[in-house]
Amino acid sequence: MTNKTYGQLCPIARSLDILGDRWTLLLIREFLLGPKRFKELLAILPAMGTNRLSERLAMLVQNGIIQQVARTPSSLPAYELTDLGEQLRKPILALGSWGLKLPIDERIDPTSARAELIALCLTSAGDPKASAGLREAYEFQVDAEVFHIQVNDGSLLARSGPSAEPVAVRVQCDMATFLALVQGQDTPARALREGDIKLLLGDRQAFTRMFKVLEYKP
Amino acid sequence: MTNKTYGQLCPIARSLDILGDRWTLLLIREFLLGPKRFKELLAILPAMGTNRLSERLAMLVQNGIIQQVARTPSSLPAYELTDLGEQLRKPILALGSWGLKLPIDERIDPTSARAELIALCLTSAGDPKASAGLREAYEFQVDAEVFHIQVNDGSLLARSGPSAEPVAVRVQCDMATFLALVQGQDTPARALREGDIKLLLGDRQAFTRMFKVLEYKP
DNA sequence: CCGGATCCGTAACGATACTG
DNA sequence: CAGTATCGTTACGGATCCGG
Repeated sequence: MTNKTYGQLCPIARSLDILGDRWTLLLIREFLLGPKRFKELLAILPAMGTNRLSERLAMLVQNGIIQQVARTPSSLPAYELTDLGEQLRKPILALGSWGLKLPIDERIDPTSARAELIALCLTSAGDPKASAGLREAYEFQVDAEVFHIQVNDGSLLARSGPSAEPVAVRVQCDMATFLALVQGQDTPARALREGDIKLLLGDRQAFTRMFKVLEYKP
Repeated sequence: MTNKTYGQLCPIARSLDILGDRWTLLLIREFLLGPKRFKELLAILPAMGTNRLSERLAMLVQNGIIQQVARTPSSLPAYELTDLGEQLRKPILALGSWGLKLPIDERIDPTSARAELIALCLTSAGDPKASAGLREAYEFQVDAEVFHIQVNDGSLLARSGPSAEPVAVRVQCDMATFLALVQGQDTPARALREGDIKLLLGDRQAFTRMFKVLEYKP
């Protein structure tokens, strides 16, 4: 939406004054999955170009949405969400939850698929009651991707990489299987039986519980 | 974000392929408050220009977010949200709820203030438990604006105009008082005592309950 | 090489005039 | 009243170049 502001005394318009420019919300989407470096972001969103990317990052830093941090042992710099930025999780995932329903037209590049982006949106689509009182983690390996979902009494948090805490379930599958499951064209029971999903850790009861917690009803 | 799509198989990106262009989310914001005509929208968002406005409306119709309807007795055409569009209430209000926290800088035009836009965002900022089991309506008259909030067991729905159903509370105040209350610079009790708010209908108990249901904690 | 900054052609926006 | 047409201005997208 350009750096021109709407200039309206409306909370939605003021949010969009910061978040409304092209690419901005997709950048925050990436940060919702964890800290990322300039080069990683550029690899994911190459059409931004280095100039646009550095522009947006500087703007988000200035508005207190992200901050630069040194990442673990090697001090390679990265960007991550501030508390204010983390509070965007709810609205952005709500938007993604809405987007799950949308038809996938021919302009979508299927090779751009990343399971963690779908999983991220699933963490807001389900019913919080399905995980009330539950506290555990699930880890996914989809093709070369690794990500996990931390469940904590009704709240679900998806992040890239392996889980820091012990996981109740670890599964492995390919992208086609993952998409078929999300789109309801396949069932967890069938995929497990046929070997399309491998249960690397956890028992069948936990496996079933995981899909119940994540259940998405189109 | 232009009619160019991101082309990513990501629910957030697909949502933004439809909603990401400049002005689009502000249009939907207006429809969340009720049906509106071309001319009314243009009066609210004059910087769009007639061409941009008709472009966006056509795009939203094509994507099934809004539809054209004939408004009550006189058959003046108007646009209103479809079911799919109405489902955007949650994500957009979540964004507005986040925006309530943002500082109001000098680029904001104070004369653009509309109480119903603030109230709209407040309907998503509070705790649903505060209105669990409650079913009633509140009506507001802020300067020349009239709008109402329908409470229904944890869900709050703000709309322009008077309430179709009987209201539990009807209040009247000016914009300065409304903003001071929302920003926590004034309290309902003081405003009522000093006559800054007039309680046109309902008792003090209902008045207090209303503010509890709507309570916004910065 | 990584994180940027500079430059430039193209596409979207903002304003106004015009039409059914 | 509800749009279309036109046009100057601004942002985007892609490539190239700079400093550590």
